[in-house]
Amino acid sequence: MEPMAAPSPGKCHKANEVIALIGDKWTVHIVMQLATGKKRFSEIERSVDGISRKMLTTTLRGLERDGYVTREVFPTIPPRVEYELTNFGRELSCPLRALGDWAAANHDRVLAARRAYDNRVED
Amino acid sequence: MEPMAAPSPGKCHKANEVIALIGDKWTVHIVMQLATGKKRFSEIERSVDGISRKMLTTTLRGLERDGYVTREVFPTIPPRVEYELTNFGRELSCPLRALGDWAAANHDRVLAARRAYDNRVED
DNA sequence: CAGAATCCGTCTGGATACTG
DNA sequence: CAGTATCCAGACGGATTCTG
Repeated sequence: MEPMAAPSPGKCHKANEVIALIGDKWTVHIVMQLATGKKRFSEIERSVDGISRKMLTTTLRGLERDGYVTREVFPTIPPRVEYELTNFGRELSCPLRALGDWAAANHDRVLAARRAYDNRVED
Repeated sequence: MEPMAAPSPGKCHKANEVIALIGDKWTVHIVMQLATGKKRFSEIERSVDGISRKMLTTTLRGLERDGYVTREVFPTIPPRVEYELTNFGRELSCPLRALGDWAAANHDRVLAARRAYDNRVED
């Protein structure tokens, strides 16, 4: 395969600064869920397996801060809050999905490589 | 925009298990560097700004374990170790680059959104 | 229901020193 | 040169409790 052009350092740095947010444990899950449509807090909580209330709040705030998600509060009783991807968030979800699809498709290859490596190392 | 089909939970879980590795602070940088060709340990160290020796070693080991990178040791003095993407690693670098490119291109929009959010919150 | 606040153990990752 | 080993502060994140 042909080596590709070296990315400029500035570009790499910029990319990583943005990727820092989406690279945490939960963001990809949440964005993928919201990519299916508007959702309430507790809906997301139920659809993202294992997430704590705290981390869901924290992650959603980060996404909102970076402009990927809108947060709409309905002052009803009981309260109700809906989250939805912005257009910007939907843009993000495309490369994110490409990566997610690749990861899901190659999951087994990675696990196989891991087992092979671990066997090689035990000696 | 049309809502897309909900990804299956299994797929999401698989994807995240793989993304867990690439989602850390340094992996994207390192894979991008290696996408430009074979490199020695200290070359990578110099090209990835701010990384510590420990994290470079750790991250490279993880990439090797998952089959993305090969590690070749030359028993010379002084020692010399070369890292190179496998075909599998080059496959990964494609969706990763798409994400990286998007992130770099939208870096400023994210920063602007952050500033706007932070101003809104200070009250 | 949708959080905010608090406590607290775990793990990450940087700094430093040593090795073949 | 390319690591390994050790120490350690600080961040991360889970559990729990409290609130409008």
